[in-house]
Amino acid sequence: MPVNSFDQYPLTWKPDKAALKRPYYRSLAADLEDKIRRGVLQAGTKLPPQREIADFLDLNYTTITRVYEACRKKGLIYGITGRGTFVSPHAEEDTTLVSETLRDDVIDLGAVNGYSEHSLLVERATEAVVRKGYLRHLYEYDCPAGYPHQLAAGVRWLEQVGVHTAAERTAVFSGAQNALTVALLSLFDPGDRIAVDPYTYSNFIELAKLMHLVLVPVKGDGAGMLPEELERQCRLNRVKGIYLMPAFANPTTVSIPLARRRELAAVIRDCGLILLEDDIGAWMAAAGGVTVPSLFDLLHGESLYICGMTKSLCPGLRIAFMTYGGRFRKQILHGLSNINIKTSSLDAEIITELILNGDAYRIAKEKRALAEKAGQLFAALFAGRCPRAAEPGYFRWLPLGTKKDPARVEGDLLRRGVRVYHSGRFAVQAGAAQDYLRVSLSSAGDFRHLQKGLERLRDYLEEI
Amino acid sequence: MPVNSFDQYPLTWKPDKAALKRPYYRSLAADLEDKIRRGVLQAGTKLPPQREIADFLDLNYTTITRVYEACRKKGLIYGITGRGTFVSPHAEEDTTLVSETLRDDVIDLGAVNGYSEHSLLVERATEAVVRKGYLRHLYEYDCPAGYPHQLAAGVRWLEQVGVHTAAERTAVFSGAQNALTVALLSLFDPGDRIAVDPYTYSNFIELAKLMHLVLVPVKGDGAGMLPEELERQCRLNRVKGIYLMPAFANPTTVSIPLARRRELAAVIRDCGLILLEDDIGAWMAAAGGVTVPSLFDLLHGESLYICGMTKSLCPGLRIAFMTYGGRFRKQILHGLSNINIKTSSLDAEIITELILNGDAYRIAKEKRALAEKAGQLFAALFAGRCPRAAEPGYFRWLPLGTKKDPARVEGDLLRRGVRVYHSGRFAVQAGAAQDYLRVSLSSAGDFRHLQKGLERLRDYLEEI
DNA sequence: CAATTTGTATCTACACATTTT
DNA sequence: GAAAATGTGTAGATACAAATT
Repeated sequence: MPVNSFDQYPLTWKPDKAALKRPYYRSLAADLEDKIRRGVLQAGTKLPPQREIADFLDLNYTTITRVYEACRKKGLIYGITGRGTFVSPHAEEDTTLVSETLRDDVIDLGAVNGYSEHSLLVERATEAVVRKGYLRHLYEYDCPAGYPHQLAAGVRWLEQVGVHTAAERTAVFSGAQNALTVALLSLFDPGDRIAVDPYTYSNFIELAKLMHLVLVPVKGDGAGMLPEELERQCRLNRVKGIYLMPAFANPTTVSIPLARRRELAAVIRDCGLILLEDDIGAWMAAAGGVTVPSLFDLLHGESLYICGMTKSLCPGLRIAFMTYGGRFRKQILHGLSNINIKTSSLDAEIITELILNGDAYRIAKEKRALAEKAGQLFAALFAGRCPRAAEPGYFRWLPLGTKKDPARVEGDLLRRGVRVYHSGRFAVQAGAAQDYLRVSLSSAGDFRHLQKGLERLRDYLEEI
Repeated sequence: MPVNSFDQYPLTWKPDKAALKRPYYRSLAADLEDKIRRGVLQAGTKLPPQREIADFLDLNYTTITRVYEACRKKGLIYGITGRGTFVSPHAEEDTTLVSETLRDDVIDLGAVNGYSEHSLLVERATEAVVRKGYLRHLYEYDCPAGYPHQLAAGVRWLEQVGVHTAAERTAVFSGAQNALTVALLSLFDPGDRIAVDPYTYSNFIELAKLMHLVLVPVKGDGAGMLPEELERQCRLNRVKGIYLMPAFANPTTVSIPLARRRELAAVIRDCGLILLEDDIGAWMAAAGGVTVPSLFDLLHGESLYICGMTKSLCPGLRIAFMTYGGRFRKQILHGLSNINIKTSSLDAEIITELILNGDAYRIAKEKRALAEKAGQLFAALFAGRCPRAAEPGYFRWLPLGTKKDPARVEGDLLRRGVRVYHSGRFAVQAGAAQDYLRVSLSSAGDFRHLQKGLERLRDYLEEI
């Protein structure tokens, strides 16, 4: 029975008592979902405690638990014991970083596609593949995981980024995102928890949402995720996996040094976590002569390592290699052959050609040089604002020294002719102390445009 | 408290009372899963009623409900109210039809890959694409759903198979299976129910399992699924979607005539089902001059239609077009850009070239001619055994006139040098009255091998 | 066709852990 | 540092619907 008059304390979510239909929890969940999707309840809003809603509606409070549970499983809300339940970021709008066609005068510092300046060598490789005349073999249906010589090329490429593996534990996928899809579907069940950085790759967030996986943000510092925090979350939460970008993480640009990698590897081993290691920066470090041992190696190959070739070689050829521990082999191959059937042999063959003739290394070096040049440009313009003297990379992570709504900032900038993405798009939970902008250095088209775009951005930040 | 001595009635699943650990339902589910995966409990086995297990273990019986529920969600078992709970087919072994490498002397009547005899025209198209010299555009990162001219080609191809749509509601995928993956992930949640034929495409069964979707088999006759049965299941079961292969369904070879299509369309509309229409045979019918209106057209475009190009053109180029109703557009594009990022432009461009220069139609006609020839061969050898005078297609569905365990039959035949797949691999539920073999006519290599393989099969069937 | 068997959906009860005050 | 607030996990009770007998 209601004890209080709830007219006085306004509940952020106040379901209509009269509209209650008999499967209570279902009708309540529908109402809550509707209000979130329509934007009546904004991201980050604290919902009333379960017991209050229950009191208000005169229901048992675990019935409200079911309501929150249903919405939590859909990724609409998340709860923190002792603190409350909150509306998820990304619940209403679609935060996917799809490249909607931009106005011609807008300079794109949003997308991180990688420089496409070097397609000449790729074109040549394509012609070489066609000339070789064994297309007819490639056009048959065979070897779902990739042809042996392609896998051998992949293994060779992996070696120079700090991963030692074998062709039998490696497969070809249609890009890193596809490899992630297969790994997540094959190894995880809905409701499983995966540890991630508090800011992480937005496509991974969306993918997890599509599969109803729960992301558990784990605090970190300038050297990446904190091992003790990870261990704590595992103890509390029955975490099953972890997603990491150990080199030049997207969007924070953090790279994990060897010492921290060892500590993290120890926790991952002890807690029995399935590690998805997304190599997005290792190739660029390698192109600069630096190879840090991968977590995959530190775990003696008992994890999954994804090596996308789109960023380092060519955005249009969708190829990634994934290598995995023996205990995952059966499930990954099963998933691969049911989700992809197989990957395009033609694309894989071109990438193979590039690795074998050495052009892949050349392209990577040139892309690194471009990134270095862009990084210097950025450093010159944002010396005071961006503390981290980051390595060369395709983007930067710029602290916003204002409390202005970051979504507004994004809109303002778009009107001024620059597209950037604000940190909310990458946040796993709402309510960060500090906002950021991710500034891409790789999609402006050329350096003149990049400079112009960065200047527009700087001018705007001076003003606010 | 236990009322009976259960030592007398042996329970098919008798969990060890002593081994019970505190989250009861969890330890019980683990035990049940283990016994199923190890094969202690075979597919089709009837499990004890929930109340009996509860009685035996002295637990509340809804706790056993939780145990069964957990295993049901994993696809290990299924329950039918009033009848009981049964171990799913496919629960233990991996039924995926992966082409494990066969012994050299084994003739493959298992895989349905499509003839790869016509790669010459495909090779030419590849060269044409390379020569045209706009590879550099294709190698950029752009248009996740496919380039406009590629989509236009897709729309044109779709027209001649009985689908009228527009480029704005069409996208390119890395093969039909990839399109299905995107559609299922984007539009369905774990636990959702999808109506299917009692025998259906085994990769779809596996995909549904990976995503924890529940397949509801709906009875059919020689003209496909029965509308009244579909309607009945929808009334009972809160079915959300339906998967159909209206022309030359895999594996049953059934094609749905127009009248039945109309009836099914009406039920689909009335029940608000999401239709996934997998065009696996329409192109071959079209190549023979027959075009039946698609369910997509009968539903005025408010469904999803998947048109794979691998079987009709080239197994190695992984391209499919999917067209969809406007109300699915946002979710499909969201899914597409998070699951695939984008599809390989190169493969799509080659397919586009083949459609535009007309070679695609030529290839389709030639593949049909091969299928007709193979069909005659089959008809001559199995006149008495295979009643259905099926249309030309890549496979046949052969009733097994024996009660011999079909898995044994498969093994026997493999030893005699023929690979075929038995109906259990395609069954959604266990316990069919009649067993079948799916006999592929398209992967033997050439007609000499095909004939030899079919003769081996016939000889074996004469003997048993 | 009524009674019984059997699975499913929903709501309730309670113990527990963490965070905040 | 104890008490209160708060979400989560597990088990139980009840109503109901379908299939079988």
